Amino acid sequence: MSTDTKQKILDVAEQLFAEHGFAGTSLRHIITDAGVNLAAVHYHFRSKESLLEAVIIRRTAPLNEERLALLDKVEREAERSAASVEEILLAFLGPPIRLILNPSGEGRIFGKLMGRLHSETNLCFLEIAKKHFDVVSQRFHAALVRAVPDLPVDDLNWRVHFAIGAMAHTLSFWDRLEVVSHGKLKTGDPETLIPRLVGFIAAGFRAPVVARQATGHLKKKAAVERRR
Amino acid sequence: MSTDTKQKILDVAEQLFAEHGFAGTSLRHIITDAGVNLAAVHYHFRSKESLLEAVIIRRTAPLNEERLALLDKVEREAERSAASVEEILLAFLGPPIRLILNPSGEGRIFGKLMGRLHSETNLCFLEIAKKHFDVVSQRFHAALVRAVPDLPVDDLNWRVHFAIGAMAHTLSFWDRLEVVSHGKLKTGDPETLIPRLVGFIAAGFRAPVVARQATGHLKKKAAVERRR
DNA sequence: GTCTATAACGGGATAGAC
DNA sequence: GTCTATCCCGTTATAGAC
Repeated sequence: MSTDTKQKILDVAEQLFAEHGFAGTSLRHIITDAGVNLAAVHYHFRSKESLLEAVIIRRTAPLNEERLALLDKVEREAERSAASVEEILLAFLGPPIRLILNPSGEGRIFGKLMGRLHSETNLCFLEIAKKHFDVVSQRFHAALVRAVPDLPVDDLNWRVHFAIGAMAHTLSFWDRLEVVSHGKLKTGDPETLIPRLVGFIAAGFRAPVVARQATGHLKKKAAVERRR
Repeated sequence: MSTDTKQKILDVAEQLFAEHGFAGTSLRHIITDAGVNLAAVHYHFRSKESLLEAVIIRRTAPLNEERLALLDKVEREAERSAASVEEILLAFLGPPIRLILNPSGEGRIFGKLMGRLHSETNLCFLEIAKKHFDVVSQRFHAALVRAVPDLPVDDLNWRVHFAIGAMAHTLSFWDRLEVVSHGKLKTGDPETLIPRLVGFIAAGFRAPVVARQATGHLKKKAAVERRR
């Protein structure tokens, strides 16, 4: 059946793109694992690149809808006061992390692909990301500005940047904590992953701002280090 | 001359691997940009994969030496008390960030490659990382355990994980803050990047620990925050 | 050490029968 | 919608002259 073939291709492509990257995955590898014909790929999706985009939006579309819905809810409930950083982060980070931790296994590998979405520097990835994340990005950015109004905008932007990195890395490697703990430790309870990540980032957002001139001692320190 | 050709290949390979990834970069692309012969690559480095490793260790070897030296110094100075989180983070994050911000331009693109080092899930990348980062990883992990002795080890490991993500992403995209700030804002002063990143992560390390039983009730936690 | 030439293979895409 | 067959190009790697 048609939809069956299409689904199969999407599923396998998602798996292989996540595992080997876009350039590292050949259509022939995909069709072999999916047990379909090469021409079918070009029939249903017209090119390798379009296939990638289809793989991505299949999951990010509902994901981003959920994020925006949660943000709406949080902002509605906050009413007169602004929503807290934790609530905003929860609306942003909860959906993708629940997706990858979902025991059904549906979205498990997608996290790795999404992590790549953020670390691929070249190609279509960036355009795709821009295309599908722009609205979400703007809404959440605005919400954060309201949540920490005293934070200079430069600092806010850097902290968002750091937060994205922590999130992307977690989505990619939530199952590989052993690497970081030099092989001695287990992955840890996935149940607590969301509050752990939210707590870490929220604390980062509330960190004291590095004063323009107060960086002096750090800089001086670095300069001293450099002289060694 | 021999060393000239070799250097040229290393330089161009670093650039292209960083930009397009390993699988996305062909040797022919490299030799074209480098203006050398294809056979030269196989003569000086015996394969594409070995070339990648050569590119990586050329910069990571001195980098990791510097990290360890800084850590030694910090721990020596701390003597009876443990080194602070900030000092440890500075020893770990300072060297690579100074490298990418170095106005000489020597190591600018290497950050992007190093960022990939942490987000490539497949191939030789992992082996290479393991091979060259294991000692560093263990030393810093131990130092952090001493710096935050009250933090449960599970939490510590997750936070290290988040920190690596923030670092890797920053190394890759320190020059692309606009993406995160929906295109409206400039990159921000690179001079302050190190204290900003260190401050963010250090605050994350000092965040309150998520209590075992309190995790299920995010709503309650969020409600408490709202009352602030 | 550096070149040319070529081996040996895998890649994405398409035409056209069914 | 699905298949086979094929085009045409790019890939890594090597052999052997200079």
